[in-house]
Order: sequence, then C-alpha cells, then structure tokens
Amino acid sequence: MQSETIENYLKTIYHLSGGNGTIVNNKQLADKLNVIPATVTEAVKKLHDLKFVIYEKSYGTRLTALGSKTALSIVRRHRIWETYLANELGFGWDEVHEIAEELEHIKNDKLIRKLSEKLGNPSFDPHGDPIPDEKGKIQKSNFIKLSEAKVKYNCKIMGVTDHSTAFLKYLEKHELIIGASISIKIIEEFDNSIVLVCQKKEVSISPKAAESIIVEAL
Amino acid sequence: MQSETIENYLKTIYHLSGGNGTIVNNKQLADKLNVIPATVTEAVKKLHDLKFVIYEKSYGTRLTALGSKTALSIVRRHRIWETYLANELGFGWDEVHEIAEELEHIKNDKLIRKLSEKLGNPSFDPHGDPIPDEKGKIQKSNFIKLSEAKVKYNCKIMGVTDHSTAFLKYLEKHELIIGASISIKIIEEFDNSIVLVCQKKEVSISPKAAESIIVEAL
DNA sequence: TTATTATTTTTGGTTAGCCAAAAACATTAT
DNA sequence: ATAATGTTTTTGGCTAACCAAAAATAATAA
Repeated sequence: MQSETIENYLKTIYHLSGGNGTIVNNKQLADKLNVIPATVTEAVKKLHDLKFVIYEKSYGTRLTALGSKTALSIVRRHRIWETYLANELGFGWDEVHEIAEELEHIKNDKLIRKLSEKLGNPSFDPHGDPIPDEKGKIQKSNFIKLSEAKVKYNCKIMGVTDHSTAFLKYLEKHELIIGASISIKIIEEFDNSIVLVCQKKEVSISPKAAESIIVEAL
Repeated sequence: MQSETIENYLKTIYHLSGGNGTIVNNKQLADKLNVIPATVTEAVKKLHDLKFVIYEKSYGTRLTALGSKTALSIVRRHRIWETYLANELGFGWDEVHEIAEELEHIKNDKLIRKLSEKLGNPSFDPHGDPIPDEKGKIQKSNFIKLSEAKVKYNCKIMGVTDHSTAFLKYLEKHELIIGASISIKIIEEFDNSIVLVCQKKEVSISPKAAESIIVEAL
C-alpha cells in the first residue's frame, strides 16, 4: 500500500500530535526521523498530495482522517508485535521496540489478527499504552507512570516496564505486585521519592523505580 | 547490513543455482525477479563489487562463499518463519510463503533463534525443504514428493503440503499417517496414479494427492 | 558459414528519498 | 520597530533501483 518511509512519517506525526489532530512542525519531525528539515518539507508535500495530511506552508502539518486511520493501524501493528515478542517469545521490554520497528511494516491483516488472538486481543501493551483495535479505536485509560502520580492519588499497579530480575526482586521485597491497590501519601520535595501505602504497609519508592511502574489512577 | 533488493538477488541466485555454485544467467534472474535483463546487469555488477558473487561479463553469475553464506541465512529466516506461521499461528501452507517473503528480511539473529527454539530447532520445514542452521549448514535428506517416487521405492511418510480438511480426511481414510512406511507397487501408465502398500493394505493414490505428500526415500 | 534468434550490455531517463547551502519567512527579545 | 535567532523553503545534487530502446554479443539453425 504505502512505503515504509511514508508509514514512519505518519506514525511520527501521530505521536508528536499526541493522538489528537494537533499541528506538528517540520523541525520536530526532522529531529524524530533523523533527517534535515528540507527533507521533511518535501515529504509533507507528498503526504498532502496523497491526502494523508493537511500541510500548510510555513505553518505545519496535521493528519487527515485517512492519515490518522493509517497511523493507528501502524501503531496497532507495532504494539501487537511488542506484546507478542515479550509475552510469547520471551524478549525483554528493552529489546522489543527495536524489533517491532521493523515488524510493524509488514502489512498483513490476518497476521496481526492471529497474533492478537493468541494474546487474547489485549487493549493495552505492557507499557500501559493502548493498542488500537482493527477499526483504530483506542480504549481510554488512566494509565500513568507511578512517577507521574500526585499526592492522595489512589492507584492500582498495572505493570512494569523494567523486567530485570534486580527490579523484580525490588518489587517483591516491597510487596508491590500487579493488581495491588496503592495510595500516595507523600512525594518528597528534595528527591522526589514517593511514600505510599500498599497492602496496609507504608513503603518508600525511589523516583527511578517509580519510572518503571505503570499504575491506573482511580 | 544489506538492502532487501540485494537479499532478494542473493536468494534467487541461490535457488536458481540449485544450492551448488552453478552459474546463473541474467535472463533467469530477470524472470524470477520481475525486472528486465538490463536491471540485472547493473545489479550483478554491484553484487560483484560487494564480493557477494563472481560476475563474468556475457557469461553469468555465481555466488562467492560470502554470497552463499548470506543467501543461506535468508533461506533460513524464510523457512523458519514459514514453519512458525504454519505450526504456531495456524496459517495454511498456501498462505505462509507470501508472508515469509516479507518477514525474511528482518535481520535479528535473536528473533530467529527464539522462533527456531520454540519450534524445536527443526532441520526441515513441512514442505520437506531443509532449514539451514545458524552456520548455514544444511542437513541432507531424501525427502521427495510421493509423486516423484518410483516403483519399488520404500518410503516413510514425513508430512503433507496440503492442510485442507478434505485432504486430511482422504489420508485418514486410507490410513496414510505421518511416520508410516509405504512401498510403491505400481505407477499406472495412463493416469500416473500410484498403487502402494501401507500398513499391509494396498491403496491407490491419485497423482494430485501424491503431489501433496512428502516422503523420505529409504 | 551465414542468417536468424536470443541474450546481454550500453545509453539515456525516471522516481523516491535523502543532503548541503542559501534564501525567505517567522518569532522573540530588546 | 529592529535586530537576532530560529524555522522553513528553495535550489542544485546525490544514490539506489528501476525501465526502454538501441547496440553488441553469443548461440542456434539453415
């Protein structure tokens, strides 16, 4: 259908615009795609002709409905593959992104459907990021990194993004298990460490650890 | 490492030369790759410069050790993916080739290793074609289609290439199961149907069915 | 061996995707 | 409002992969 380059542009515009139709500029795109702005100018003109974006000279670019739909299907493929690589083939979460960057360009709906089925048609990947469905619909959630939670938040632990044994042991020690409810008591001013209550016990979490814990804000 | 185009040239040269270093000509390559001979001339010159082939003007092209090694790794990826798609994801054998044509270009040794492991590191795909190992070594076998067997051959049924339920029922009815030993009694002159003995019973197999049965000639 | 046919190579030209440098345009700070 | 800075566009150029048409070679048949 379209080239890998076009797919990468659409995906990047989608991510930079934060999923809503926000305008994206050439500099941002150039930086993300590792090309110079002149190259982006050329590219967005073509994307405009192909009806994937609306490009207004010296102003910016935003996805059309078609562009958005296409971007969503790429994001879907990417996240399905990431989840598959991690859950079915035993890759670490640090490894899957790079491989999925290549796999996402294989356009075969049946393949993605089969992978998705094998995973139980998940709506979220283990990063907590939503996986668009076949129609491009995204299930909303309040998934955030624990490091983004504020005082008094009540949350539920949904997953982790660091799968090192060191980290998993750290979690175990503090009885922080998937599904557990926690509430944020204090966020220390000077080092951003988080004091929270989990399983009736008070624990203090380093900001580094909080970066790798995905919670649902309730 | 190299482009998809180069990989396709190497793979095609490998197949056309039948795995040994036989010389391949431009016309053959052009036909297989759906390009015109002029394009092939250009390409093989480049492959020569890259030391993947020895190209002799107006004569032909053959793989170097490097080219052969590279081709073998592409064949490995292709057959691992085909086997994986069929055995793990439930694709039919008629569907896997096309998808594997894309997947084979993803260069990630760990990925192929994991897929291979999950399959039990097979040396043959369900077509009966050998899967080169990581070093490019191919396990020899006497796998042939039953349709290629001759009178008096003793064989063992190794697999099928048609996975339709109709065909599987046909096999069941004739008690032709994987692993069974058979011996060829007669090949009918006028319609090429095969009379063989399997499990002490004499059965007659249509040429169409024999096309889809892989046996090992003993 | 000469004519015919097939294959290969050369030449000139295209498109996608990129870059560098310079020019045009916007934005921000003074 | 003007200068300084940042962003965007234009222009000219590059490489990989392709094609078409013509010229050169090789192979085959008469």
